[in-house]
Amino acid sequence: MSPGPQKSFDVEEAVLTARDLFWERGYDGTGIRDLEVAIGIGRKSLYDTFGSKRELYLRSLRKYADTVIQSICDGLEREGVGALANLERVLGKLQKHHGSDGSLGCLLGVAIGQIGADDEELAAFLRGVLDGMEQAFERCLREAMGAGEVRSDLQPRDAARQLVALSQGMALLGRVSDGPARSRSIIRAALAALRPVSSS
Amino acid sequence: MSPGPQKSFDVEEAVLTARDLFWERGYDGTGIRDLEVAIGIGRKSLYDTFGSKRELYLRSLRKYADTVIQSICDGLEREGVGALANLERVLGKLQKHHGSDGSLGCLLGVAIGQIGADDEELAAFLRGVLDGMEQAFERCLREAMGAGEVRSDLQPRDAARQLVALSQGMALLGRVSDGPARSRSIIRAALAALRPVSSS
DNA sequence: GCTATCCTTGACCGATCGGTTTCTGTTTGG
DNA sequence: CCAAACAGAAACCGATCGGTCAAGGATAGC
Repeated sequence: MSPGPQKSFDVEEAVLTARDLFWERGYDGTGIRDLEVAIGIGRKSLYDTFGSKRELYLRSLRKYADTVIQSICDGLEREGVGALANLERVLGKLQKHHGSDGSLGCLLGVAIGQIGADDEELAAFLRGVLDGMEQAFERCLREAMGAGEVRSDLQPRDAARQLVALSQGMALLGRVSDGPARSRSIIRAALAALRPVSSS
Repeated sequence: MSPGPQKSFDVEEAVLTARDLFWERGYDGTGIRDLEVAIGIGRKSLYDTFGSKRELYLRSLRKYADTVIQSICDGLEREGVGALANLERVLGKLQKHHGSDGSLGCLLGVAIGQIGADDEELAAFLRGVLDGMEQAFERCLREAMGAGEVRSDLQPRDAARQLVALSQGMALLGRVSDGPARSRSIIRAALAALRPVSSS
């Protein structure tokens, strides 16, 4: 039923390569020729496998989103330590990844910045991903508030949305920042604002 | 010394038109043909006046930044009311402008999202603009803290950077949000986090 | 060996890109 | 009236865009 050789390249790895290219140069800035060369396959294989440039782009975004969402949810729900400690660790990781020198920012944020005004399909997908992040943050915040680790007068949903916006803003600013100082300040301020009491 | 007619179009108004086009469609998405039609001048005049597409883009960004920075600084330094009230008003204005439905986000944020990895000239300009916003926020925060309107245990610089990141993040998310609820949450949380005491 | 399937290469397509140039008014100062 | 400086329209440039297509090479089952 299937004579002939198997695919000579790993499809999922090709998606990762495409993701990195889109990440670095954006959708418009990444040409079909660039993708061919980077992935190392011919154009026919590329179109046979992925259909179109846009489909490959959406697939790259989906893969990236799955990874990021999974990582954040896992980090926020780790047992054994306090919820606030989980939050601190996750925010620290985000700062390290997206706030350092030469950062490309978050691929999702870059996608939002480049989305066309009438691209409702992509907008809906991105909304969904952001909702997932927001809910993970909200669960963690509720738990931390229950344990008295976070000011109890805050609205968990508002604070969660704030953290999502903050993460995206930090990642965006990281694209033009000249060092990790700014992003460290941002995370420090976010955590300080959550703490119930403090004296310098 | 200057025979011949005056320029038949308003240069500054042309920059505003170009700004709106870049804002709506991004740099790559805006073609020279689009700019001609929108501004209403021929291509020769366009190149004679502005030099190149990129120069017109930079000029648009500069004009936008001047307007925004001016507006924020004026709003934050208004006398007669408390510094926190000024901050609340400015953040509310940002939310109204960038967080509503169909928002295009902040042009500066969009530019950051679309900047090329090796475009140091544009990156330096954007860094400068963000620094200006940060300093304006920091001055306002210091004043508010001095008046006891804001928790005194916060670091003004960290909090100012947080507000810049938050503004950019909110404006970015506004591009895919389906209503003003999210951006309102974000601003509400930011202000709640600054307040020294509260018992909802 | 034959055939079918997958792969790659590379030519090719119409369209559009940023930018230059040529031409034809048209308006102004002298 | 004339020359200089301006304007706009459009032809034109090489390059690149996303996408298609036709021709082989390689590998598998029969």
